[in-house]
Amino acid sequence: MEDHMTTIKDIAKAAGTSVTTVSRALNGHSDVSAKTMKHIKEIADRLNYSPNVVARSLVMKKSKTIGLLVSEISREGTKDNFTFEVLCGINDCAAEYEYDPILFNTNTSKQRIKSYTQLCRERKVDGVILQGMKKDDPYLIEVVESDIPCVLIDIPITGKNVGYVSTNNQLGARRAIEHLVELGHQHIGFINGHEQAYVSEERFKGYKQAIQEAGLELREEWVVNGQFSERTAEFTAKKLLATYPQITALFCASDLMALGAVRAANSLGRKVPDSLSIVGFDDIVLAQYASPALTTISQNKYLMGYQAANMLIGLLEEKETNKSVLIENQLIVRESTAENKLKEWY
Amino acid sequence: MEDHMTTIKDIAKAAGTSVTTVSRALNGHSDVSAKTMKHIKEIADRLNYSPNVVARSLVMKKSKTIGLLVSEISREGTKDNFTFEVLCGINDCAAEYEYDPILFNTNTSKQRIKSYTQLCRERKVDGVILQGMKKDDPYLIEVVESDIPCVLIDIPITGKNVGYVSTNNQLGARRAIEHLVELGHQHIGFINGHEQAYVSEERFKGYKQAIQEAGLELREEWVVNGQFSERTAEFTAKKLLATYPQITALFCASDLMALGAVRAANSLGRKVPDSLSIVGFDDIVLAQYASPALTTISQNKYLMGYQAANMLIGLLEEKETNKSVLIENQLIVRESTAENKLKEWY
DNA sequence: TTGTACGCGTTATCAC
DNA sequence: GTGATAACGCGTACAA
Repeated sequence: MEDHMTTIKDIAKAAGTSVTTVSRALNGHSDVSAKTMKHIKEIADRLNYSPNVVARSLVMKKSKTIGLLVSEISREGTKDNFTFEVLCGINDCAAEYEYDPILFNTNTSKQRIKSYTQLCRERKVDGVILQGMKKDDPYLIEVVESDIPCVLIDIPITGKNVGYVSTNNQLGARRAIEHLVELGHQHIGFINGHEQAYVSEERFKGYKQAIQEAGLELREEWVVNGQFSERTAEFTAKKLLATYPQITALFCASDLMALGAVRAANSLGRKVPDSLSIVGFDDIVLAQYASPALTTISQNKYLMGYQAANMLIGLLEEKETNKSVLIENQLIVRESTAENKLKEWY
Repeated sequence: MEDHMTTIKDIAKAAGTSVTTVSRALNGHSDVSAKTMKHIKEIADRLNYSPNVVARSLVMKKSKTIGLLVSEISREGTKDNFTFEVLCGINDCAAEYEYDPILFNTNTSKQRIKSYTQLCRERKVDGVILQGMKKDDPYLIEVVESDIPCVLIDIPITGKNVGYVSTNNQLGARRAIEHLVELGHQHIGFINGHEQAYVSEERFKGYKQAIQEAGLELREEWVVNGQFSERTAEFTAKKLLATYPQITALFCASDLMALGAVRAANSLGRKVPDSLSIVGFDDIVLAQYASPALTTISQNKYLMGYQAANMLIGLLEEKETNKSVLIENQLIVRESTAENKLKEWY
């Protein structure tokens, strides 16, 4: 393989035309005669030409790339494949429209001085998708104020060039609680995520509504945060269950936390689902393989990613685009919930 | 936010110098006086300057990006997080050296006409990491012959600009078999992947060696392919076990296939591990949550990715770099293997 | 130490 | 239809 990359200049020389004509021919412009077009394309083929997108980007100010600012693409995020599924959806959609996703490095300490807009502008990405950011992330305001088109996952902000994709978290939480209520549970605790997550807010709203609609008493002390972490949730759930043994069911704002809660229950001698029902959220792959398999609110993570990319590309190509998408999620009943057999105790 | 991106030209104007000086100052060249350097940097700061890496790439012919050609970044690959963990490792290492990974789309049909080299050259990535390719992929040879630096994961090819990272598959397989032999198993089947995988070759070698060293008979008909697929493995394992009921242990070339094998066993009324022992490979997250939790050969997937990126960057920056890295893997004993209680039957 | 001039590969504007 | 020419933003011989 020769060292020299063939350029349109080479083609022009070989074809005996100007570079302008070559450029137009290769881009399928109509103002070039059929036969020179054919001629040029043949030569380009023969010379194994491929365009230099870098040069093209420079002049076009479009790079056909989208930036990905996602949390948890690092050692820790490996356990729950939420991020990965979202990524797959993004990638598939981007592929359809011939965009290439580029992963931004945001996790190194020295890199941290670079602002979000700097990252995007340096790489000249056409737009960005953000996932896993906290509500109080200092970059968030920067995002919205900048003119870089972006789509947020699970943060409901819209603007001229800003949209978001999320699932119906409130309804999802309600469905979880309703399921437990139907099983006869009346003392339902809630292991939420943390204050900086929009989804936690929403899921709490859903929890609250469902509890009240069922005519149950809302007890704030039964709602605790597990930081979306398995360990923290285990610890927190243990404390909660020890303090309020009358709780017969737990709703957890993530499957990972539900897994932690199951362990907490086990360590307290309470078997799931016989003496404690647990509902998770997300439907990660683990949920169906865990034992007991988790009853959970399933989020279509792949679709979230796909829709996010789709919206972003819509924004970029100035299509009529909805700036907010809410995906329905779904109750999946597995083995971690069962009828409350303890209700007569109270 | 203003629409105009500030360029070195703007800085030059503001500083009353030439663009050359600005360029040199910002890049920390030594041939610029301390005070103009300081002056220019201040102005750059004030103007919120960030370099246009596209323009820089064009002239430097280096983009500080690495291409990722990985299989299974699509809907199907979501279940086993192997790819994701590798990705995390790559990303973390790339971040350290300030490279940005860019995901290449290789899965769409129309895109398929573009060759790998075309993809790489168009995007002007400095190098590529390939993962999940089959041995007979027509593009593989193309990559190796091209002058684009690349690192292969699990394909042992080296060259001037080509290296690879893998784990010690042969030894891993041996350890699996030795473990089973120690438990008293003498009839050990093997659900391998497929012919196009280098790792399958190696694992078969290891299987063969260990079987022979244990003084057992190597029966080729006990070795079948499960295509690395859970379903196929389930089907295949069922047939194998039905045909040769004397088999008391199964070694599977992936955890996903081991999961399939467990189901096959269940459907045949053989309980794991009591009446059938199963060893997997990979140690995916599912392995520890499945029931029974899988005994498996653990591969450090994160490290594979990290080392691959590290090697590639070494290649790019012309460091003295080892062109082949073999990572040790490890037997993890969980619940899917047990002492053979059936041995007296034969 | 600093500035001038040019090139990287491409597209776009305007003539012809 | 086609071809000069300028521009995109940056780095670097070379000259001063």
